[in-house]
Amino acid sequence: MPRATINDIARQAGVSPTAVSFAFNSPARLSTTTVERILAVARDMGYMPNPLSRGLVAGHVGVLGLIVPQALREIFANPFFATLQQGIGSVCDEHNLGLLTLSPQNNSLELAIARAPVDGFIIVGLNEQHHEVLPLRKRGIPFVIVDGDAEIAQSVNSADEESAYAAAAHLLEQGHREVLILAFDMPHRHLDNIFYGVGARRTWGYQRAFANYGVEWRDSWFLPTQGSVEGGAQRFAQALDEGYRPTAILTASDLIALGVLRAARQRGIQIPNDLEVIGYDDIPVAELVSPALSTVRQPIMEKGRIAGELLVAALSGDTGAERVVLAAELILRETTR
Amino acid sequence: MPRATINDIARQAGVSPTAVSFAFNSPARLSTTTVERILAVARDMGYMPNPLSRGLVAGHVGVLGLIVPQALREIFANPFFATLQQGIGSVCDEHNLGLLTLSPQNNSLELAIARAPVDGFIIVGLNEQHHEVLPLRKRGIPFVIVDGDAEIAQSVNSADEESAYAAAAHLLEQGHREVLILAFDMPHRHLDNIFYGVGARRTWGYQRAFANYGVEWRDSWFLPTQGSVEGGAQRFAQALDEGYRPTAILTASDLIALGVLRAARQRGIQIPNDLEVIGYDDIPVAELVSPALSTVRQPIMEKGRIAGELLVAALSGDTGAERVVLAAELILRETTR
DNA sequence: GGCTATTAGTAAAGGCCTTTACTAATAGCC
DNA sequence: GGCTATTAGTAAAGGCCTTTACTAATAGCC
Repeated sequence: MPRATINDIARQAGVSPTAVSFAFNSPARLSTTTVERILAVARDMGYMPNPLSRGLVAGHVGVLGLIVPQALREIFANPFFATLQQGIGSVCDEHNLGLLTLSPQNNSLELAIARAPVDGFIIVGLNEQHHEVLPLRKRGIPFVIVDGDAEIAQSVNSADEESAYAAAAHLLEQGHREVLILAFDMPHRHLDNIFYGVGARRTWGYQRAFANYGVEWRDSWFLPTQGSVEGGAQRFAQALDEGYRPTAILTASDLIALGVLRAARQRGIQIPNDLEVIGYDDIPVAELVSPALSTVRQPIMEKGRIAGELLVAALSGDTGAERVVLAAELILRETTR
Repeated sequence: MPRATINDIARQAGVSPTAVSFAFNSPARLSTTTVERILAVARDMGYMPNPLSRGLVAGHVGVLGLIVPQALREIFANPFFATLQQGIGSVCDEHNLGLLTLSPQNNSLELAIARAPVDGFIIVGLNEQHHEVLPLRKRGIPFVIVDGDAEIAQSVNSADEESAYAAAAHLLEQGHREVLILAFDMPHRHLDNIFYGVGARRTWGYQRAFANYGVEWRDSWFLPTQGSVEGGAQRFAQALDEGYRPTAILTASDLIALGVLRAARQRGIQIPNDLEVIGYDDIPVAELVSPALSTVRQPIMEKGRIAGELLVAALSGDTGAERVVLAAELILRETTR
């Protein structure tokens, strides 16, 4: 049994399809009794106007797209995204929008973007020059970049270089010289230069700190790490097995740091006495675990909220191109001395 | 500048719109050189076929809808939903689908459902008889109910009554007689009878335990509570102010229980010595906090995964109507003696 | 009672794409 | 060299809805 269409309702109610459309969209154009008759028939048959057709003629569907170059499963496991979505969600709530979360499809983010029935995109972790993003620019579809580089497009970022500098400087200041860095693993390697965006800025910050304190920078102590508790635990354990003996660790995210804590506990490494650890993000659990995690706090929810607001403004024709940079601060808890 | 359509590309490439469509969807129908010429023009103009039109003729858009009767902001703040979405997300990843999360729009969930450009729904916390759900049944749009009652539709639930019984029985067994229950606050009050689904089943379980242990059931000790840390903290503090002196507490969710822990700490109440607390869900933080939370573990991720799989099966024509009930178990940690 | 204004509705075009049925041209074959 | 088979494309219909321009009937008015 195929779904009832506007024509079925029209026939059943003895009116034209136009009248059915009016009953839903401009009931004032019809007499009250006709509107009621039409709506009663519609209710009877469970009819609702097809959102796709409606969107096609209206030019919008009331959905924001959130594009992330990681699997949905990982996104929803990551408190960073949960908090970011809270921020975006608060804007959606206000404007009666839905939030469509999208991952690569058949390993192609471009495909996912092309197929998305949305009014605009919030894109996390890509630059405006990425080949997935270019078509949007050419096509004039509104989007906002979060945690990525942008010269032309709108973007929201944190002060990554400064905060990375602060974290590294703190450890070097304490006299640490064997500092291991568990960095992002750049899920998005298809560009010639994988060194962009958040990862690049943080690395510059670290390197600047090392230079300032006269400490040699060793690429071999900079280890790309999968961004999860499991990933952090494994990478740290592996590093130990390979002979690394760090006295301090900087991680690209709190999740990775939590993994380090777990692996350290298993190996009997005392934190912060044997090893100091600084995470990044300040996700809610960071202060709940024991020892409480020292970390760099970035205003994630704010990031999402601003990104949402910029996008909503763009959807209603605002063509400004803001590039917002939010402050981040070092929070010292119990994984540092 | 309006967006390029298939006709613009056709004109520019000197072919018919049909040819452009073929270039994207069935390139074998065209010569290689033509396909390349068309795709080059498309790339140049940032053209991608409009997902709405495509969806309209294809009959599907590759998006699952997740419907929750709470604000998006709250959903993304709630680890229960994060884990549920992880489960659903793993199915989406596998089948190249997006996940559209939807909240009431203008206070109407029905409106949100009507406007959603999706292929099917996962509906959390409503019954199949709710007026929001009825049109989907009549219209034949596939959906799966999670944490709600269903006789006809597909559904995924936990063994709520049994696990609530077990939690209450454990406390009563220990001799507690002043047991406060911080229950769901039923955001969805529009039905005559607000007593349905998860909340109702758990309450039956509690009541059965009270009856079995010969303890009087007092409605006044059953307090609807907003499902967040803040909500739990406030409700508990308010109860104390009103003169309640519970020796044990059962909560509808771990978030509420975490709120109780926080408020208890502020008031100098020792847990578990002065007060035993049992949460519900076993969200990841439950075992990280101190004291670690005793709770009822339900397989949330599994719930999401199964709901996703049932829906995907329904989308490909599987008309079975499974009603899955997952086991839940009492986990005793440090908030019970 | 004849004119204008309003009310209640319809017909047709258009939003953007895909698919089916067709045509024209070339290739293959003995 | 004339037939069939294949290749490369096009025209037109159709997916479901909304909006614009129109018509017909009624109401209002002096």
